[in-house]
Amino acid sequence: MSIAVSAPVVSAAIAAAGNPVPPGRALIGRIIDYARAHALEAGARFPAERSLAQTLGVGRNALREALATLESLRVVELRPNSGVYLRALDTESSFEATVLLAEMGSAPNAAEVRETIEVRAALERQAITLACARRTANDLTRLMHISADTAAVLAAKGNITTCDQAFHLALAHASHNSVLVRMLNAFYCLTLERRRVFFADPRRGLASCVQHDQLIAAIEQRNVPRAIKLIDAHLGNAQVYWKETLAPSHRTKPKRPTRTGATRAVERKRR
Amino acid sequence: MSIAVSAPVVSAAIAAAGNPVPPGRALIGRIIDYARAHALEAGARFPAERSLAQTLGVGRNALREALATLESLRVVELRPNSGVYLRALDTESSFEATVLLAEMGSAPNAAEVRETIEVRAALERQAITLACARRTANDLTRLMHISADTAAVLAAKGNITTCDQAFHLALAHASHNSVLVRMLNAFYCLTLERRRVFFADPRRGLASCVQHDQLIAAIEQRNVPRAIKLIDAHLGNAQVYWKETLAPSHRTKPKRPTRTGATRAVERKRR
DNA sequence: CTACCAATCTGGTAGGGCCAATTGTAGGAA
DNA sequence: TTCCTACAATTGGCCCTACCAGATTGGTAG
Repeated sequence: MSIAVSAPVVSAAIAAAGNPVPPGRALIGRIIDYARAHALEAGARFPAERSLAQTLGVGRNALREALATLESLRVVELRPNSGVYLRALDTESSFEATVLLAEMGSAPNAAEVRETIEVRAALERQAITLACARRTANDLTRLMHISADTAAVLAAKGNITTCDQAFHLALAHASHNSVLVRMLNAFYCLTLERRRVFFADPRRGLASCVQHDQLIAAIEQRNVPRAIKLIDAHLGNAQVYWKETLAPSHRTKPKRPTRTGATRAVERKRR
Repeated sequence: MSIAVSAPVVSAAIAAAGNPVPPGRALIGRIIDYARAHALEAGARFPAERSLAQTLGVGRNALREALATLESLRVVELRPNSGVYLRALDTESSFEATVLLAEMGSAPNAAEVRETIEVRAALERQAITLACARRTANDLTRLMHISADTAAVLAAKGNITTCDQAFHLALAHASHNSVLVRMLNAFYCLTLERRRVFFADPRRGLASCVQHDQLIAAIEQRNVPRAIKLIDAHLGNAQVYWKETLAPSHRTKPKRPTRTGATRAVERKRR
């Protein structure tokens, strides 16, 4: 998630996309756009709040709320009596910043999808390993219950995106590690739309559901090697899908026709 | 990191601890304190902004900035024309929220330290695995350079906390996965103080430095099994240390008696 | 050249006011 | 009575002004 992604500018993506983006979020996108348009590099300073607010056509108050958000996500740094400075997005900014920008309609990028899945795989492996050791009877019951719900949704020809999320979150719960739960939850927030597209095909939903049951069995038996093998295979589905979807052509985008307008790639050098 | 942790209230901890907490951060702590003092549960609604601002003795403006931060960290949910609602911190809030509360002086909790290290270990394993495959000559050079700096600091009887962080971040860099870099960076932000305490003993710093060199060698040889073995041992140091440091004095709290809300649809009515 | 001071710029914050959306309720119509 | 409509209150979203404190800067006096 570099700031130099060649997708349409964020605010334009917001306007084009049908997704309802809260107005507060929109301002954040416009601030990012500003940084991109002015080719701000890491460590560069934004204009003073008063003038930036005027430039963006918003009040200083709304601007400061957006900046407070960006600061908590380590996208910018607020120095009292000095100014607001851009951070190095690809190294300093929080993972939540990725979630945020993704929510705002920035197009999925092949490299980002790959990186996301790589990290998610590491966390899921850890989760299932711990779950094999620590799972309780309650954890198993919950997992089986969710699996039954998933099957019901599939039978009704529904989209199992939320069921899938519930299953994986319950799996994370079974690890009895709340940090892990929260980090994986962030991934599900980030990939919500991607997964919805993925599960649009009911065959993938069915395959996923079958694998979930296998995962439950492995956790029940506390069979760590098998569980890891299964989770790798499970995540491999998505990996293969996105590799095929994103790699061959830049113009194929699952959700909506992408606007391949003239987008100059703003150079961003490493410091 | 439950909101019901029995540590002193956050704002009191801020005042007691010498750490300079920005005033904006302090307000966030007081909001958390308010939720704790009023025993707000997940889904509960805060008072209206105007009255909450008056209660906390701050302007509505400052309050909204703090709320914007808490919302971006998924600690609260802002519903337009309705109110501010507390989220389930254990499951919904972002990992950055942990960082934030830790920065504000909430005492390190044995369970949290264990959970943190478990997740960090998973990420570091993934990082070093990818680094073995993708590391460039430049990556190696950077790692060796940092190691040399570390040795120099050790020779000068300094604290190698920042060197250690630089090393692990460079290692994450060598994985060529920016998501991984950012997530690990968040961990270093969270554990900065802990690591400083850990490295107060130069013997631990020396041992760490030696292990770093071994890690570099394994990455250079692209020897994944050895690298993983080394990184596990490396992180095991900290794990053992904190287990011994925190376990004896701390009383353990029941892990999670509450049921999860992952499966059932969240329905929050107003008032 | 230095030391000092004042003007200026910065973010931090308080407070008032207006708007739109939502909600609760009272009143009127069937 | 029941239903529905219209009004009023509440709430967050946002703008604006004003003031404060720290930092910077530039000029001036020594």
